[in-house]
Amino acid sequence: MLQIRDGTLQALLWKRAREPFLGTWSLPGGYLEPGETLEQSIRKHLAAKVDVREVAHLEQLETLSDPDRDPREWQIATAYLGLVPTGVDPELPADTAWHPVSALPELAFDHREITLAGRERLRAKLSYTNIGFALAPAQFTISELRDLYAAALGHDVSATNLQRVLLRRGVIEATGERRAPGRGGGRPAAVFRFHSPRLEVTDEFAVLRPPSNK
Amino acid sequence: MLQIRDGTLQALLWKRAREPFLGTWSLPGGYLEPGETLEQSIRKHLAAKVDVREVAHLEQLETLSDPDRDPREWQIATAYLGLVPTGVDPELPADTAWHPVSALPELAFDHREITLAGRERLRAKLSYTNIGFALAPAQFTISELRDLYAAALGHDVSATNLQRVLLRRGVIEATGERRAPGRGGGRPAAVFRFHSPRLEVTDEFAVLRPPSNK
DNA sequence: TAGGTTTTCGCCTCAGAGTTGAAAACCTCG
DNA sequence: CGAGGTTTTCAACTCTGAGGCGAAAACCTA
Repeated sequence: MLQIRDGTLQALLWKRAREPFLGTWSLPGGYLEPGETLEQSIRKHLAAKVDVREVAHLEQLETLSDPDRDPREWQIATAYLGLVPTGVDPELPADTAWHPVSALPELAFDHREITLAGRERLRAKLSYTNIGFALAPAQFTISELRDLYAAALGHDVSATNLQRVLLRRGVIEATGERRAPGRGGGRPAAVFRFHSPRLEVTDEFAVLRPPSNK
Repeated sequence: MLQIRDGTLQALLWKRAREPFLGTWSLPGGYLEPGETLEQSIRKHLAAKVDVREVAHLEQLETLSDPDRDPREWQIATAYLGLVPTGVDPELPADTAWHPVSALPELAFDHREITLAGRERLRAKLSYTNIGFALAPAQFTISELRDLYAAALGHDVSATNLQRVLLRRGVIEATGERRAPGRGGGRPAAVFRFHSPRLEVTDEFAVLRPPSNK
């Protein structure tokens, strides 16, 4: 479960209350029950931590089957990537907290690799899908969106370029409204929204590159 | 398991000898045993059909968990995509055969969707990885490679452009040899090989597009 | 009203994909 | 052995889209 908070990409972690790895941070999850879909199971276990309706996007990452991934017994796990839009701040139990992905604590099992794989998946999909809808609030200005992209990608992004690229692809659209400038003034920013609240793949690829050198 | 044979992308199918779906075509596979890796299991079950050493690339696709995917009982399956280079023609048991992906027979379970998902994964990765190494023989000319790409992508590919793109990215390299022209003549073609026999992601994206109109 | 701030927009540059045509290097047949 | 056919290769051009820059727009505060 990833979200951009305070301008950084953060992951929802849970402090284990059971062996193995008692007391170390880990990804939320649990066992699959017979007759259940993987996604149903994920949502169910997630519901114990956050309000699941806040989860704007959920997608399967990978199924891990290394016999040594659990020190005690042979176990299979399917990892999912979930995204929560910026701005929502769900109630959390005491054993659960957000941690910046760039400075993760020690994690149980292979959860560190899973988290980093999730970040990579997100970064890649920002380039050729509309997945940003799951990171952004319903309404936003280009500057706000630029900050979200920059936080997720890990490098600066040009607002000019971002706007042009996303508009041409029809990923975002202007609402027509403008937002009053904050204190200190400045031209009021146009308000945009994502065209679709579901994952769609753009026909054109096209990476959002980091700014050239210097 | 996909391979390009006779200029078309084909899938290895197995005629089921057990219920359910007795007698219909399906993807090769089998049950996972305790302590086993998913990939180990796949290779083991595949070995019953083909020589596994022929498989140049194997990657996980997706884990299916829909309770209705097996009409009898709740079952989880993890699908893999395997690639066999053009040219090798492994011995096959009588109940196993290659079928063009563009004209699949009726398939058991959700195997049709899995097969098409595999084709999509292959097509996407041809654009930003060196995955072609798993489709091509060790040595090849640009024209041969163009035909492979065209078969996998489903549209024509320009040999000129393909060569330039793959060379600049360092994905393929000239061996220095040339191949004698076939009957009917023509300039002898330069022989190339893939630089690495392992999957590598190119830093630059960049789609190989179908030729413009006409 | 002057000066500061943020957003927006037009224009330019640059790189890489796609196109085209001609030269190169072979064959075969009369 | 030369003419004509075939396939490959290469250089030059076009086109599209990403990235960069600076000026104008539209607000604020003092």
